[in-house]
Amino acid sequence: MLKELDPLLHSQLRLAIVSALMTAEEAEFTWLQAQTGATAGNLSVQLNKLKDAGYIEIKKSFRGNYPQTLCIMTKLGKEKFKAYVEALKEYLNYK
Amino acid sequence: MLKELDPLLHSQLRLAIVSALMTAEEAEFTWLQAQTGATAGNLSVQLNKLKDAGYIEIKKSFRGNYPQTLCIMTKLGKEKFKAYVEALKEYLNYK
DNA sequence: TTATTAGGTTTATATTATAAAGTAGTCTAT
DNA sequence: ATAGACTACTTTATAATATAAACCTAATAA
Repeated sequence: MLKELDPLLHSQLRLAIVSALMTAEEAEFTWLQAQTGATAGNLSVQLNKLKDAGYIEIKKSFRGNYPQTLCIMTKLGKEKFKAYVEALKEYLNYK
Repeated sequence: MLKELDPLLHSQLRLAIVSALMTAEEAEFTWLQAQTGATAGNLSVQLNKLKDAGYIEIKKSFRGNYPQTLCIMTKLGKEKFKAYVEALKEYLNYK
């Protein structure tokens, strides 16, 4: 039987977020929005889901006068992503 | 920006179905159920979605006295699966 | 002959994703 | 100094999707 695909990561937007964070290490809300093409609302919701699960950390501060939301992968998040990729390979006929 | 992930294929169960059919060429309902671990109801629904989209063909007949549902990938389905795999790779940090 | 099993489908419910609307504050031009 | 537009989000409502429960029809077993 095939491995389960972590439902938290098996979502186009959350996968795009995590994918971006895996290479960028750290990213702002607005940058993530531009990268993914998501609406702010959708992005906000999905970031919070990832945060609640402990996959990312969210740091809120100010850049100048404006609020700034920084997102960073946690150790757990990185592990989960790697496990997800491994599980996924089983589905893609990688011999 | 990342490619879109075909929502019809980006579902654990439908992906498992299509993945199995890509190698098996042809498979029975009951075999797919055993392979995927899905309930019959869920499998029935997802197979019909794939059929409605033209990704698979469903042939109904009888084996002995019992009904038999055979599933086969269509040309379109195979193409869509390959495109999905290509799109997905962008998300998985494959350099 | 009733009751259990095979092989499904249909319908209802729970979950998830997405969009619309709202919040709080800032900048800009008049 | 203030109306209007903009930044950077969050919350809430709605649409889409997945899953489970219930149902169906016929076959076989006790």
